[in-house]
Amino acid sequence: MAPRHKSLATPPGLQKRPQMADIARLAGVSTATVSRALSGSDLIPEATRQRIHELARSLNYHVNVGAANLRKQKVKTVGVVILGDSMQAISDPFILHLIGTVADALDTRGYNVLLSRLSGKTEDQVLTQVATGQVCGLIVIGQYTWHAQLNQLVKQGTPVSVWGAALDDALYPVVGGDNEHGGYLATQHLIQQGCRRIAFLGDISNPEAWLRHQGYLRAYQDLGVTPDPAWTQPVLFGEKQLNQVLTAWLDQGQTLDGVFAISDVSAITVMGLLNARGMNVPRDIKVVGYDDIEMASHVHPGLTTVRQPVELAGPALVEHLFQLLEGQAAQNTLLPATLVIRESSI
Amino acid sequence: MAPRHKSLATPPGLQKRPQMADIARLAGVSTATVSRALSGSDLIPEATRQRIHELARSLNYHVNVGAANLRKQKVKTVGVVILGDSMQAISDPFILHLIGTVADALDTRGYNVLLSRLSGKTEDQVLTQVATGQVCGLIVIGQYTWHAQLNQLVKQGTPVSVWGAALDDALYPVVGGDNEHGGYLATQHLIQQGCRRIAFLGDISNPEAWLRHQGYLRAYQDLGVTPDPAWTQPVLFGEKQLNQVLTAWLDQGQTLDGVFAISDVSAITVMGLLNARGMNVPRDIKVVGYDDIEMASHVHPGLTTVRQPVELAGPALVEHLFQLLEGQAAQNTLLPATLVIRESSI
DNA sequence: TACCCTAATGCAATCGATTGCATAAAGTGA
DNA sequence: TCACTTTATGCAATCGATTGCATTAGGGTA
Repeated sequence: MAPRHKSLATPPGLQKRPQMADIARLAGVSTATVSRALSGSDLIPEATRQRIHELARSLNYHVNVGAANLRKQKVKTVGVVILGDSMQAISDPFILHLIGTVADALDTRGYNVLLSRLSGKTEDQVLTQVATGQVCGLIVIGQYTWHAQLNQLVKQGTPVSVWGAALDDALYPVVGGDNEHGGYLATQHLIQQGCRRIAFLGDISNPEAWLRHQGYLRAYQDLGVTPDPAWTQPVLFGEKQLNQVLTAWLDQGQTLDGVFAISDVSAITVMGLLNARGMNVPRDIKVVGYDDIEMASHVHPGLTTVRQPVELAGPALVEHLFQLLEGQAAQNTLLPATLVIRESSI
Repeated sequence: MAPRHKSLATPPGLQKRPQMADIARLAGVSTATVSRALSGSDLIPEATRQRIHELARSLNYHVNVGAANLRKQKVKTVGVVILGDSMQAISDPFILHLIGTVADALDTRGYNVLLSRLSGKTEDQVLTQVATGQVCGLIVIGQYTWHAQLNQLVKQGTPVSVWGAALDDALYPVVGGDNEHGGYLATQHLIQQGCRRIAFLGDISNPEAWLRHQGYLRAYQDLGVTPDPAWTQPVLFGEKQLNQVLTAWLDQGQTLDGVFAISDVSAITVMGLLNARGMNVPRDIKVVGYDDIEMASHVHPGLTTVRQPVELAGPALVEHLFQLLEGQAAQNTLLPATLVIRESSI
């Protein structure tokens, strides 16, 4: 369209909004002055600044962020991307809590959050967000199997901050719990409670799960025993089919006295299942989860779990990203894992 | 800054990206042609279009969305705002699932999601997002006590689509469950199971909760009995203090035989609490929740609950918003509530 | 060969701000 | 009163695209 003359009719559904030029005209100054006044420049005397601010307020004027960004060559929006295919991933309370802390931390700094779920898409699609100048950087929740793509992104110059496990060749800074230690704590605790046949429920192709599994192995090592590899079942975080997997498995006659689940959601599911099969937790079998979501303390029996200080995660992820944006290198942040003992394991 | 001459040094931390002009130069055409080629205009012959596309791809070029938006006077980004003060609200799996379906629905239409939590902010701050041209409309999750402000937004011309309860004087279209019917179903079921002293746990200043309470009252009405108002306790959705509230209450000697909780999270919490006090659910007291989150079927005993078809919510909310954007009026959508009977109430 | 039509492409204005430099007005000191 | 600051403000270029209109080249017809 690009009307040569001011269009008079407002296009249907589009609300015409005042522009800086309008404010300028009404205030009897130039847009330069308005722009400076609104951005609080001290080139503009206090009185004028006041007057312009009030005028803007009364007309409900707000600078067009898009136009300003274009001119200033910067965006105050961060892309938050959630990896993982299943709907499940996004419905795990822990992940959601995490996103909440990230959103809050960004908000505090005056940045917006552009949310992306990544279901069937390829990495291109996320990259595009940065490439198209919509966001100034990415915070990625759950590296999963995307390690290579994330490194690729970094090579292309994208600031990326990720939640997950610190891999040796990662080019991006990561914030994550001390998964190895957490896995160790959980398993050691079960062993101390007398368990010897402890199942590990988690997909160890996921780096975080793999580390927890390492901790699991180390605890067994302390005991001088090698756990049966069959006790390690590749259930995904919050997998829907956990139910079937576990049922089939138990039906095969696995006799276990302990379960270390990859997440509280899984653990709670497992407890429900065991209960339904007439097994008593913790008497017949003890269960430990991971994350310490709020519900862990609400279920019955209370779930023993490894707590991750999620409230520190958001600020740390954001801090890393800002370091990258300022051209500095960012270190990894390892958040401590602590064991929270409740009734499900004692 | 505004360099009169092309800046040569890349500012620290900023990645210089190719522009349309670069593509144009390399392709030996004007930016007009490139623009048209990339947008798939049929003014450009197939061969040229191909060539330009490939060139763009090889240089990893992507149009700057901000600049394009400015020129085209439109944004393909929707603000999704989550009302409610507490961290709790955002950690309720139901709400998160809901957001997931909204994000997916928007994604399908090629729209981005700008996420906002609204903690201590005033309505101004949300309005600003629209006013600053960052988003073309708002999807609001949880109207809570914001009804007036939402109406205000609409009056100012903002397209708003909300999840919640349909209030008579709402100027915005709402998608929501049939809360009155849901409350009725839950209560009626408890009554059929022999309960007579049923607690309603929920803050009835929230419109959705209020409607469920109306259903609760109606079920009692069918019975010809008026429930003791003291049985209605104003716990918020997922309130942390639910624990204390309920404990204090029970300590006062309330003798109940049923509980209808405002959410599954609350219900599960309640069950844990009752169990901890040595009461058996459902033998001593029956519990019904609301939402049918995934975990409701995983806990033990399985939680009887009122299911809301959340998977329909996202598409409906988005559909409404698009109708508004096209200048049409949008109707309310009432999603059916169905009772899912599990062990906690039988 | 002259004329018209169509297909391909370019020119330049435009979106709504920001900001370097220029300029005008007011203030200062000798 | 004049030269020199200092303070307030405006001009116009710029950010990176899009698009109405103009223009050019090639094809067809008489």
